[in-house]
Amino acid sequence: MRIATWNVNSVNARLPTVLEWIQAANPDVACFQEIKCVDEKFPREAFEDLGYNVETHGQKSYNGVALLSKYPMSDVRRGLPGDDTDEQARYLEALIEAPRPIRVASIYLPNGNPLGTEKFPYKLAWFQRLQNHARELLALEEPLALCGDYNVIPEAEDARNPAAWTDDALFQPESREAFRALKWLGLADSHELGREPAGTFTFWDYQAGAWQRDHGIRIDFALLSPQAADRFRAIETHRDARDMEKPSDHVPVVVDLDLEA
DNA sequence: ATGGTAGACCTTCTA
Repeated sequence: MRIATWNVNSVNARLPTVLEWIQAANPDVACFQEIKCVDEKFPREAFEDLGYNVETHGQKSYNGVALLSKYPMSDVRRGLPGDDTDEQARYLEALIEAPRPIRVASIYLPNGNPLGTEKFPYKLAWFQRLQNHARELLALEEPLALCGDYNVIPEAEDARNPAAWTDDALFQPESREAFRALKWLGLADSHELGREPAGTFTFWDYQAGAWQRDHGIRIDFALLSPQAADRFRAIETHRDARDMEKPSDHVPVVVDLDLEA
């Protein structure tokens, strides 16, 4: 079972690149973030032609998440529970009906910048809701993968230049604490399971030559329940995707699980 | 050096 997560930064602006990548990587499940379109404008047929079932939770212009799966999906949940007034499309979850099923979520956590605005408390409140929901999912004691762009730099080694992020919402103590609290519910970070080296980044800003200077950060994660972590086989961070034609500012993270074991 | 780039889309907001 190969599960990929990728913030594509507009699926329509980048469709040829996304299609080229997904055919080469051939994941069974793909979690996309920042599709930046409503459900009706998601290029569903292009992925169906490659053998994927498609679920989307989109919105106009901003945010939006999708799940692609070669297996049927059920139990689809659109939106994170806990606040009926939240209109931002950042959470999509489904049960992947493989021979050994696994529940997978595509997550786009709020960025939270700039500090001093309502955006940062929104981020922290969203994180708390995610923690509450993750607690309920973990109680099911089944294979589970919470994948996506968490918009958090957990540790200094997850940034090439940590000092540059001191005043950024992604590196605030409150953001990092919320990420740790989520993990400490009993989730394993695939990056740690795979012993990827420090400097394995997933995002480089388009500005100021960040990619050319390798001024990256690691903010995209695949967090696994114990029942999934037991079956972890490998992780691959697709750094090369940052050099593709019209690249996203994020690169895909791909996790292989041996669900037959 | 408070810049720089990218996407949606109407003019500025988000990242």
